Amino acid sequence: MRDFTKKLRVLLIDDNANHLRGIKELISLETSYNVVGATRNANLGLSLIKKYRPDIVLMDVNMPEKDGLQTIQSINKLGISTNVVILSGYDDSDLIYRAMKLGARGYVLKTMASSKLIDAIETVADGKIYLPSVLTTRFFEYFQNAAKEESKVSAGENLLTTLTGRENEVLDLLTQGINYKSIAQKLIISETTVKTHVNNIFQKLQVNDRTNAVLYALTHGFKPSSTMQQEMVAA
Amino acid sequence: MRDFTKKLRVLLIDDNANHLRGIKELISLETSYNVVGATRNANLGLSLIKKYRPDIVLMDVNMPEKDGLQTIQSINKLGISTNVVILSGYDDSDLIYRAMKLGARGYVLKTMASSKLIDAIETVADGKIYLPSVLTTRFFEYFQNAAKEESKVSAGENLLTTLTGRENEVLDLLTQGINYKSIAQKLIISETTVKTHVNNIFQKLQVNDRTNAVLYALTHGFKPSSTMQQEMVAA
DNA sequence: GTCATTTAATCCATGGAACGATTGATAATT
DNA sequence: AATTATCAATCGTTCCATGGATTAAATGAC
Repeated sequence: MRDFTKKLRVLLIDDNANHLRGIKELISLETSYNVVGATRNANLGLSLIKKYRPDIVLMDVNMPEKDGLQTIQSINKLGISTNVVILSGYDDSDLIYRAMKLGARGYVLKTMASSKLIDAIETVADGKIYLPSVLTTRFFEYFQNAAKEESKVSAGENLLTTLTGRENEVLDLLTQGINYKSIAQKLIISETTVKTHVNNIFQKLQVNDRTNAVLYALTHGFKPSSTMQQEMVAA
Repeated sequence: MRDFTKKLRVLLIDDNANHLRGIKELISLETSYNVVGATRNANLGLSLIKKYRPDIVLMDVNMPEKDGLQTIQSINKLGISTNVVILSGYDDSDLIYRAMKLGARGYVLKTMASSKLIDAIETVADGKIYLPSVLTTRFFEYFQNAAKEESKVSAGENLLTTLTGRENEVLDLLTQGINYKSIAQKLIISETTVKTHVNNIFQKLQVNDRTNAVLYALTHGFKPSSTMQQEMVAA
């Protein structure tokens, strides 16, 4: 939970000087915030973050040299608990998706009322995600579409369903990059038997070598048929 | 955009009889809605959906025989434009994530004020996503965590970066399940050269066969180095 | 009686290791 | 400017292990 006895340390990054000044003034009006830095340069912003460890970073995504998404990644690598809130001019679904995937905690459009920005800071400081309804919708446009594409591949005419239990076990080991001999040992059967199974797998998956069998399995949502337990790997 | 001259056709699925009745009464109060069906059985609900093509389906996730998530999948397979709004007793991040991934358009907790349910229906009918702030946060708990795990694998000590340009091209073809001879033809070099490259790739990725090289590539975010163009496959 | 599972034996193709060696581009040194 | 060193990319040959195709057959479960 947020500590209300301390001021929230906020840092601003926006390559547009006017915008930067505007936000700074807006936030300075709030007595509970403390703007620890404001810069037009992403790389400089990064060093400031390293130095001041702000609670919140308000950042434009659309910047020349270093782009906002890359900057989020760089911040992540610092391994500190700074929360990033993205400022953007556009409600582009792809951009929102990528920013959130990289760990942004909030997303605000520049066209929104300035009170929204305060809302965002409050919400994020409270450990929650701030994503206005419109942007949530945009996000899911992308997200659900990507998921649909994914399931298309693993659905339609899935040859994996034709495999027998044993063949599934063998395929599972194949997808771990194990050779005939070792598979035979693991399953405690002869190598020839393994070859027979593998050949049958090839037939059913309509491929003619192990690499393509593995590729087929991976791109069609192959899941080792539950009955098998993983064993620990000695380090 | 929603057509306000027509009543919204709503269908309810909830295995709890009391709850089902409650929701039905609540929604019947709204003059702009028309409850075309209400059932305690998911499979029956599915046939009703097929029959009546409702605009909105309000569905409990937590049901005995057929679980809510499976039901969403079944609805998707029907290929109709029905929007699913999930009703759930718990704000479990994993559950929210999976439901939304499967294409749910809204998610409401049973503990929420009943007005929220109306909000949800209105929002979803308007083509938007309805996900209350708390649930959005829960969703992203899961989503961002999964993304972080993903990037951990493709980040840390990535041996793929040590590959030369040519080796990248060869690896790209390897991950397509192509054999030495064909790779040689595609790159217009001799088969021995391909073998040399592949051997070097093995060395660098610390594996000793093609399957493991491919597996390494796929699990470490290998991307064919841009300079290569895909060619069409004849059908 | 069909189907999954198992084994065997044979045979050939492919994959992969282990040498060595040439060319050309680039960077570093003299 | 001439030199050396380095490295990517290329090709060749030999050799053996592994992979994979084919055919045939036995067992047990359902």
